[in-house]
Amino acid sequence: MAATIKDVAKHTGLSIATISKYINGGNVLDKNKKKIEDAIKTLDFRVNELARGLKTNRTMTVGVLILSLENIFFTSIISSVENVLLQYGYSTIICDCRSDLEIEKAKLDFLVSKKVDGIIMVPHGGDVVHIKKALDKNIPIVLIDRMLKNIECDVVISDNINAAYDAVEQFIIRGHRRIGIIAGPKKIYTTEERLKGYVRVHEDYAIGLDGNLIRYGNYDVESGYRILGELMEMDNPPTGIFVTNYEMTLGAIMAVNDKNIIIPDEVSLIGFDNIQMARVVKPPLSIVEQPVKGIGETAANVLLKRLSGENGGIPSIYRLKTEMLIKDSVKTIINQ
Amino acid sequence: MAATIKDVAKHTGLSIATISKYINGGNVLDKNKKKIEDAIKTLDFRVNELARGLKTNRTMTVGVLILSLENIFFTSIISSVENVLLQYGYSTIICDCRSDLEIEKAKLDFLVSKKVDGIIMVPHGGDVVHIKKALDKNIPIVLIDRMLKNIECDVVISDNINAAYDAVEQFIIRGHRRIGIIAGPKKIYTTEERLKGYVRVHEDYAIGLDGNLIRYGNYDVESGYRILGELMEMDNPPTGIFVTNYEMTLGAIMAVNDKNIIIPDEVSLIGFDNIQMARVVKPPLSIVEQPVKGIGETAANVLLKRLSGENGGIPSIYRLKTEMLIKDSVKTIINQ
DNA sequence: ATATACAGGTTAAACGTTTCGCGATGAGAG
DNA sequence: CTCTCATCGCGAAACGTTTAACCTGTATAT
Repeated sequence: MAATIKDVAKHTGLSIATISKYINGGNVLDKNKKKIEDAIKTLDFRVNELARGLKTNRTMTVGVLILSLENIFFTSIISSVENVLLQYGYSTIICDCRSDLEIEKAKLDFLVSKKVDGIIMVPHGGDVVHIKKALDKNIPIVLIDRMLKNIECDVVISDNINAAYDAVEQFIIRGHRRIGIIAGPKKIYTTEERLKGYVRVHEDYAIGLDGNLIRYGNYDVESGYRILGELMEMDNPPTGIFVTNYEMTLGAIMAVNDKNIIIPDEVSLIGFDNIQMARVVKPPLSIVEQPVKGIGETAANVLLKRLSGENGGIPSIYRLKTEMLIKDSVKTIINQ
Repeated sequence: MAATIKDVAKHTGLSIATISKYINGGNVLDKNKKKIEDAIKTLDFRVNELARGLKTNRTMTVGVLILSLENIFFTSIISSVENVLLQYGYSTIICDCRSDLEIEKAKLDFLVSKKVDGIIMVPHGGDVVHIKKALDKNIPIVLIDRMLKNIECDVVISDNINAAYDAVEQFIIRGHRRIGIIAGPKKIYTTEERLKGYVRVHEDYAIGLDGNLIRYGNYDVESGYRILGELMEMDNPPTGIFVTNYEMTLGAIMAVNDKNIIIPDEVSLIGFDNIQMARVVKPPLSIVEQPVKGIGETAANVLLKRLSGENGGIPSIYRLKTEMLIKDSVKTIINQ
């Protein structure tokens, strides 16, 4: 059906080797160049990437594997990854693993079987053998958002510890002493880091921890909704609540609306990610904003470096700073 | 490096043809089956999809091409597309064309060069020759969200006309007579359809049209923000405003917040898409909700049908109904 | 006993490239 | 006029599969 290099050869009277040479930028006489270009145009010839990949073992394609396509935090990162890679001639294959480790394994397998040259992924965590396997096949991998133990590869993350530290500190310097945190699921890297920041700032300001103020959610809307309710129904509820990801922040605000809680009079709130949402709610929400563009670009550049052969030994860790946007959702408490 | 079918053959003492037969589900003696399975496991053999695709001309992969990955409307559709395709053994390659026709052409080319078996795409519109070219290569294409003229392929869309009709009708039956519409860019399919609904319901209720109430935005946050301001600063502003996509709805709400406009007392509002956002703002926003799951599933199934050879002639159009969610953002006007 | 059918296996060609090594041509140097 | 060398083109093998055609041996029907 489609024209092949052979057809071009026949059409020009040259050999396929010469055509191939031309395609790949080799030296060809000007008059032959013309001929070939003409033939390619009239035959509408396109290199068969399958055949080429089979020969060269390179596909100029990188795989991107994320937890969910319906999460704007991840899709924004992808967008900036693509932006960078495109400039270097790389294309991307994006996969969604629905926050499911088994699907993650399958999709990683898929990417490997598609012979991608490299992979950028948000690991679910919990298991790393499938990732190690891919690394063993000499496919460079860059992890984003979450770090994993027992594995040697580049990683690009937000400085989650200080993100949480800064957020909670904002409460503290405004006089809050009982600060609730809606954390992520236990054992997840980002959960642990954000909690570490929460604990550390309490230590630094010599404020005792109250275990009841620390609640583990599931990084989804439902748990944000539920836990906000639970916190507010405590006998001694917090005066400020820090929600540690976007979905749970959505849920928390829905709960606030449904229960007619007045922000920031009845409780102060700091959320996570998505500046647009922060501007849409009333009063405008204070949030921790992760550097999505930066994460994406950094990850892409790190991968490009590996792909160009500069596999200079030890994998590196990039911890990008977050930004704290304080709006009207945090109240200053006069007397303690 | 990686094990090939040849290695498995050598390891088992069988011929590569037999191994291939086994892989593809042919008849093989039980004892040989065992041997092969063992060999595959110990050698960690995986089929080289590049080589297989080269031979078979099928990759069991479908391409998905959308306007933007940062648009949750599209990513939700993709998610349900994937859900269906995965069950039939198909994988997806997702591409983002940043609402740019040139990038769309390049990405479509990329998908074709990856030899995808089929394509699901949101066309930007304006040009169709690249799409026709892909169709000529016998790659079935399903269009979603937007229909195109002069092209013969299956299409899955929302019933935009009646979506707009229903939304505006809600205003009318509550006594509104001056209803503004923040439409999309001119010439875009969805813009025209939604405007058609707006016009039609005015006709049916015998309400004269005021051209000043019809404003063309750009389907982005900025234009939603700007146009809401413009409409409210008219000498004779509308009592209700219908915003015709998600991004512009976000912008409109930001404007409402910044200008301290009271909803629905000073103006009533109906937005578009994203039920979560609707629950997050106060008062809860009335919205037109598109059937994202339905669109995705339908598109996937239509494509699967084509892929299985049932190319039963004429392409079909699927117009899926939207849903109208009325909340407190629409006021009932007592006296006209 | 012979013909038939069929299961299970093999050989070899093909898919569309890239690439190595070699040959031809022609120009400049000696 | 010959030698050297660069330039350009070609033949052929290889990448890892699938698959048509063919072979062998055993079980079944006649």
